[in-house]
Parts: sequence; structure tokens; C-alpha cells
Amino acid sequence: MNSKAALQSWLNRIITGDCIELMQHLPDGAFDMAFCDPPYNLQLPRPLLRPNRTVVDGMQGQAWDEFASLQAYDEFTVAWMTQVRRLLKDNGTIWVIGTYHNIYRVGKVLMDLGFWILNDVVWIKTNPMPNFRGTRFTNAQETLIWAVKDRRRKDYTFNYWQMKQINGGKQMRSDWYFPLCRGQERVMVDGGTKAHPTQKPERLVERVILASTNEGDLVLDPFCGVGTCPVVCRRLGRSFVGFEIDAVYAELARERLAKARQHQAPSEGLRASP
Amino acid sequence: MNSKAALQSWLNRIITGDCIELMQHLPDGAFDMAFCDPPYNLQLPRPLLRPNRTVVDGMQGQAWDEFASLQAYDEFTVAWMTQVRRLLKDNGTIWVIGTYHNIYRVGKVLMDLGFWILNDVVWIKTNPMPNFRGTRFTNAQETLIWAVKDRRRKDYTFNYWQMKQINGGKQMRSDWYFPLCRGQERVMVDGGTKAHPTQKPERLVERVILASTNEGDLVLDPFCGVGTCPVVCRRLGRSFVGFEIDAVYAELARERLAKARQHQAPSEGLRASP
DNA sequence: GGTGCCATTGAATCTCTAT
DNA sequence: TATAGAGATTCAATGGCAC
Repeated sequence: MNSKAALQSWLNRIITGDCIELMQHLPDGAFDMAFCDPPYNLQLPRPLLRPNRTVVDGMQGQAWDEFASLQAYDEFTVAWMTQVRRLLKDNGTIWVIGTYHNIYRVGKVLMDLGFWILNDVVWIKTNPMPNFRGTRFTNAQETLIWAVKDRRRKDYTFNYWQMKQINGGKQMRSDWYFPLCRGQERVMVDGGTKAHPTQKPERLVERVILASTNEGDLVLDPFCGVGTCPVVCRRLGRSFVGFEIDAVYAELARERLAKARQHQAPSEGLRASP
Repeated sequence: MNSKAALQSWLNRIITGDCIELMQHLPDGAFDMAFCDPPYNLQLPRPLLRPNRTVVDGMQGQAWDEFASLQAYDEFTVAWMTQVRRLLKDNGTIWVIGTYHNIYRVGKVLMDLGFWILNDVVWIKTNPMPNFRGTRFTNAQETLIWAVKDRRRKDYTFNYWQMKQINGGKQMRSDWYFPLCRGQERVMVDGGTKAHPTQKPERLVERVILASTNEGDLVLDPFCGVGTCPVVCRRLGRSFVGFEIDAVYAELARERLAKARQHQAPSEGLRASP
């Protein structure tokens, strides 16, 4: 199977497997945007207790987030990001999300590979987890880096006016305020436990996609987890290819995707006149 | 002159010169905290010097030149940060402030040198400069990284309760809201032009110092510009050593420092009983 | 149905000391 | 060096349940 056939067969689907390997089957320059939510390499040796002595059900013990060293994490980053870069159009953009555990290393690699940073955006959490021990500041934000593949291309997609409209008529800023993903949106298993420890809120990903893609664009999601980005793409009329190495997450993502509302283009009669 | 004599002679003074060279005259482990506001990779205020004092060619546009520039900036960062690390106590902390132009590279070097990140803090600007061309989001924040020299040392200074009090009784978060440095505080020359392009607001530096030092502590400021950190140190009763390579900035900083209000320890009779 | 109280929980590099 | 026990310590949002 050639690379264009592979793309066709994976279009709007979630594929189980290692994105670094799978991306090698896809053709150069096929994607308009990539949304990347890689493992953060959190390095949590011990469980954390709340003041009432209950255990925080967090990232501790997640094998997929454990790397042998900083160097190993860097090599992993170079491997996946090199493929993502190859798959993007020259005026395509990449979004990467992370915290201080990984974002500085990821951002450095991104610059070294030739990406040109357009903004860094901070997702300010309206309801972050406190620092229970009083040893640091409440860790209240995550960072997203937005960059274009080729510095010389000024024709990357940025829906300035739509962003301005969303922001009440004022230019959209780089600080975005959303709560954590909880409630009905959170994917659950076994009755009442969260399926994925780090599911992102749909509203966050929605703003990313609205800002930097147009209807019909093709989006790459190499670490799609339980499928937040594919679901938002489907709702907003963007095509996508999603990869997820964990078979359980991938299947949950497919089920979620099947239930997601599909985008409806406005009918001819309802369109605004030109 | 030995290193302890050098420290004594520079105490609470602003020294004109290259911090990478000057720091070599100071003794190991003398400082409790370092506040570092290094030049950004882009729009450098002066020709970028490699650690070996050769000038980096400022030509723009060529890929090899961009890479050489990034690499030179990394070398510069390693050079100054290695010295800062040597001068810190093992439980001392470093603060570095930057934007997306440099903070990812600086943060990566910081981790590689063995610093252990405690938080990244975002300074959200309440009055940022808009993006006039409408090609990106308004760049509304800068990033500060706070890290301890030795990961194993848990006894770094963090004035948790004071921060909580400042924040209205709730745990201080990592998102801080301050306006840009303007008005009376902004150092001006020639009647009405800004003396320094990136003068930081005193309130921002004040929170940094209140959070991570105690009265009488010794603070290192290797890039002190027009002297915001020294002024705040003086007002809050912290000692400091400040370096600035630009003689004009350094002199403006000294004049500003001379006018700054000195910290007054509460008199014996006014102190709270133990 | 609405309101109020209580329990639960979240990408977290979260202590100190004795054995 | 690793483990166990004592001890100090949390904010906003959601959901269930009583009234």
C-alpha cells in the first residue's frame, strides 16, 4: 500500500499503534495542522495524599508516562516531531501542549527542527488541584506552543476575526481560561472511574481548531488518547487522522467518536449572501 | 583580591561589566537566590557574544545562521547559568524570566545543569501591547521559572503563609496579574524616552523576592538593567550584588538605587512578642 | 422543582524522622 | 538507601441527597 492509499484508509479514523511508526506510512505535506498532546514525563516516585489522607488518583504508576532519562525523553520528542513536521504542509502549523515537566524540552526541540513559534498560549485552569503540602505555588496552568513549519510562510491559517468575535469584539489574547475536564464530558469506565488521567477539555481543543484551521482541513493527532481532538474535528467539520498506542483508550475514543454530533454545513438557502 | 573580599566590596552595589566574567571572582555558595532576566535571543540590545568573546554574526534569513544563532544563545546561557549555579547555596533558588523567544531554550539548559523546577509562573499582563497586524494572538504573558539548585534539598525558602495572605487567604497560584511598567516607575532619559526596553514592574519582582527570600538574605542579579531588582531588595531589606554590562543602564540603576527608600526593621518596642 | 449541605476529585516532579 | 509512621495540610466544581 502506498502512502496516499494509507492516508485514504485512515481518514477520519483512530488507529491503534505507535505514532512514530505509523506516521512513516503517510505522505509528505498532507496535513494542515497537528495537535500534539505527548506524555509529560511527570516523574512521580511516590503517591500523593490529600490533607484528609486520601490518595490522589493521578499520574503515578502510568507506564506510558515514564522515561528512563531526560535524554530518552528528548530522543522520543525528536522522533515523533520529525515525522509530524514531514507530514505538515509548509504553511501548516503545530500545537503542542505540556507543563514545566516537559514543555521546555519540547519547545527547544521544536525550534531546533526549524519550526517558527507564533505564540505560546497558557491554559489557565479555573479549578486546578491545590498544592496540598504548601511547598510551592498552586500549579494553575498548562502551556501550548503554536508554530508554523516554514518561517517564511506567512499564509498559515489564523482566523483572526472569528477569534476576536469569540472574545467579545476584542483581539484574542494568549491567556485562555477553562475549567478542567470533568462532569458529563469526562469519559468513564467501570461505572465511575475516569478512563484517562489527562483528558483535555473539549472547549480548549475547540479554540485551537477554530483558530488555526478552516472547514475541510486535515488535522493530525498523534497522541489522541480518548479522542477529544477527533471528536472536536468531527463536530467542526474538519477531517483528521488519530493515533493512539493504548488499545483501550483507542477503543473508547472510537465509541465516543461514533456518538459525537457530526458537523452540518449550512444549507444553500441559509447561507449568507456573498 | 580573594573571592570573599570581592563579595564584600560588591555588596549592595551595581557593578558595570560582563556577569559571566565578574561572577568568576565570587565564592561558591554565597547566595540565597538569583533573579535572572537575560537578554532574549531576538532583538538583542547589543551584539551577542559567545563565551569566548567572539561576536556572533547577526545576519538574518539563512538557515545555517539561525541555527548558529540558537546554538550561540545556548552557549551563552550555559556560561552564565553555570556560574549562577556555583554561586548559589545548595538550597538556593533561581528565577529566570523570558518569553517564547528564549524561555524554552533557557528552561532546557536549566534542567540539564541539574536545577530542579519548582514552578513555572506566568506573568499575565493586564495591559499588553496588541498584535497590530492581526496575524497572531495578543502576546499577553511572560514566563518565570523557579527552581532549586539541589533536587534533594527540601528546605528552600518559600514563604507560603505570606503568599497566602497576599492572595486574600487562599493559596497563591502560578498565574500572576500585573500591568506593564509604566508611569512614575518607568526610568526615562532625554526628557521622555524609555531608558530600557524591557524594564520589569517592581511589583512583579517584589512578589518573587517576598516569596523566595527572607530578610537579610543575599540576592544575585546578573542582568540588572536599570536596577529594578536591587531597588526592591533595598526596600525589602535583602542584600544583593548586581551586574550590568551596559554602562548607561548601570549608572541609571545606581542613581535610581540612591533614591530608593531603605528598608526599616521594626523597632524593638513595635515588634510582636514572640 | 429549588436550595443547601456534604462528599468527592483533579497532568503533582508536594515532608520529616526513625528504623 | 528504602520504607513506614507521624503529622501538617486544600480549592473549585460537580453530583448526590435531604428537606
